[in-house]
Amino acid sequence: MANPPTIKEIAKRLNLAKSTVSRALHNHPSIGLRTRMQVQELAKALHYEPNQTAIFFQQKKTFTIGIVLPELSEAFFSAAISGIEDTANKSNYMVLLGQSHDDEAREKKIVEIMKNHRVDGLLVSIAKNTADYAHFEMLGKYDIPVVFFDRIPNLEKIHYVACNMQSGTLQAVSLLLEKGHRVIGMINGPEKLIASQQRTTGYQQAMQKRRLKFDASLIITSDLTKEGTRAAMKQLLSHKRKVTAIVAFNDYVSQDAVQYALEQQLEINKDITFVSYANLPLSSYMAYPPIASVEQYPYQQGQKATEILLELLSGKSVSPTFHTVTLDSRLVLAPGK
Amino acid sequence: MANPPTIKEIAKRLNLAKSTVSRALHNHPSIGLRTRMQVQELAKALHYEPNQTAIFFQQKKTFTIGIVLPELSEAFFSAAISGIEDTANKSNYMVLLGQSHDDEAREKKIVEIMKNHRVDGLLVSIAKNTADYAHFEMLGKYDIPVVFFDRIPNLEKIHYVACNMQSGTLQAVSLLLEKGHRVIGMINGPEKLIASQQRTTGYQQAMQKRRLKFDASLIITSDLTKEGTRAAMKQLLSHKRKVTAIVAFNDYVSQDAVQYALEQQLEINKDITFVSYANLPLSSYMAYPPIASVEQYPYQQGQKATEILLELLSGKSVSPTFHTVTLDSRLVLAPGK
DNA sequence: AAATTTTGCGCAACCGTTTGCGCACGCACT
DNA sequence: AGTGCGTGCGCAAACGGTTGCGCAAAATTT
Repeated sequence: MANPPTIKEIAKRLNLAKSTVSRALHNHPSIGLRTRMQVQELAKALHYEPNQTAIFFQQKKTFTIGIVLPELSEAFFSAAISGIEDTANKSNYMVLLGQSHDDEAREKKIVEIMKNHRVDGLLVSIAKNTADYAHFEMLGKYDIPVVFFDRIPNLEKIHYVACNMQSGTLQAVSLLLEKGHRVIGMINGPEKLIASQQRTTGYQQAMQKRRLKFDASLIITSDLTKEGTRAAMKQLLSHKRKVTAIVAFNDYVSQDAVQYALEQQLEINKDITFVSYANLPLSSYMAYPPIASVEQYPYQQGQKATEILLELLSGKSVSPTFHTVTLDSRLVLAPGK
Repeated sequence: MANPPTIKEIAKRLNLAKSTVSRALHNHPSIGLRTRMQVQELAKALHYEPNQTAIFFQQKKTFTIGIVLPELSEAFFSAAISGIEDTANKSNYMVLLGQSHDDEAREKKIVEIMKNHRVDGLLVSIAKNTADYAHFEMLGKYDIPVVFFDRIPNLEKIHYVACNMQSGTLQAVSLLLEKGHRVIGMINGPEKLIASQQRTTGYQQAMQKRRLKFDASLIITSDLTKEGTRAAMKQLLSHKRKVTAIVAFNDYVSQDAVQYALEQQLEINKDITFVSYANLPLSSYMAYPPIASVEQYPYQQGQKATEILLELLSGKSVSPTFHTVTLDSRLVLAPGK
């Protein structure tokens, strides 16, 4: 149909007022059973479908939530999206997508566009070098709630769900210590990422538990690019103490680090052992998988974040309490280790 | 702001008509320079942002395209989405997401919701057991163009971009033949998938080229589940001729098949060799990667499909020609093979 | 039979923006 | 001075629905 049937159309055919038709379709009690039936039958016959854009406009609600994240093709995020989409769909919400490519400017632009599209709420995992959060804080003015997940900004008064890397890191380093490693390097992310801080803390705790002294020079901060990883590896391998194990920031970093180690004629799992964080659920597919991996539950994070957002959207009262969910990360041994 | 500024607001403050303000903001020539400036300044001062939902409603256009595909967390699709989102964003389109989980009913529902949300167009990769295409054909009535990608329905008169598996399969089987394999098994997908037919054809062509006779019993149709793969493997390994190489439908199937082979005490790349199709760009990460993999260019497919859709959306004339783009698949050797 | 309540429906405004049309004014041209 | 035209702006309808309010007829009460 070039002209899909409207309420007005139905009203005209039945000699009723638009309002009556509208109410009849909604089973409003003040409409007689007779006319209600007539309306509904005609509506069915004409294949009437309410024009959602009109409703969105009128109700100031779009039943759409926006997702902003760094990179769709990273396995971690695609798993998260899957969780988000699944739970959003259960409540008949749709999901609008945007990737920042870890670029703050793009992130800002996407948020802006999403705001203009009048999404009801936002789910965000911030770009790794986003330093200014004004574009998110601005959303408060528009009553657009935001729930951050995984990569969360260092702010008070936000909703978020994240995975605490501390526990997993503690377990990871402990495992390495048990296996006899004493000089354990760590390739960490930018310091302003909470997740980086948690990794450091977890590392320290593990050492402390064993009453071993903590050597800060074993933790290298990297920008997580391939070059950054290689630089970090170079630094670690030339450390005055002989590094026999490395905790990599994630599986991508691990992959790059392994490659570098191989180039240096090191034998994996003999000269040097890796532990990593499972950004990809597929670490079982890797050629030189880390001996263990810290699971971060991307699907569950997405799911939980969405649930929180949906609750915020349904709740009329703007309660001043902030939802902060922290899943514990957990070390998972590689199969057969 | 509970009440974001509107055109009416600006008009009131400047003692102008709404229409004048609207035109001024759009630099309509029939508005004097003086007032145009005044309006634009005040708009900036008030942080005026047009209400997109109103515009969508009025213009019957949402600058949104819907994506419907089986599984977000499959690497192939997330790469495709990435391509879609990138090119859509360049034209200021947003992307609405829905996954069918390979379930026809869900697929129908998603399409329905997207139609109601008045997406301007749709990008679809169909669920693997979708047999009825009525929900897509219906979109024609609503002037919602659809471009299929990768998993395309067996229909005439559709727009699509897909990767022809034939060329890649031909190359793959040829490679195996060169390496001396003579009994080559194939785990194929449902016969009604075009991609399955292409694989069969490619296989046959490779044999024909070498003047070898084609043994249809070496091609097993599977539903691509893990169980299906195992059943297929069982059948192949008990074939009266000794199968020394297998062409797996994709990397997931390959993975399951490798696992089964290992359980049967077979040595990979010695007793049996695998070739696969790269649904995951990450096959380099795999523990027992196939010796070669047919590349399907997910990002490019997504990109191209989006370009076609955007062109359809911009073109006023509903040209009766259908865009059908077929990329050639290409065999890629595993690193070091 | 009159007064009151209930039932069933219509009127009109509203959400924010765009756009066809008309109108008044000033200017230039005969 | 009369005609004509371009310039700059306002009026109002339209997009498709929802909703507060009012009003008549029917049903109930006294």
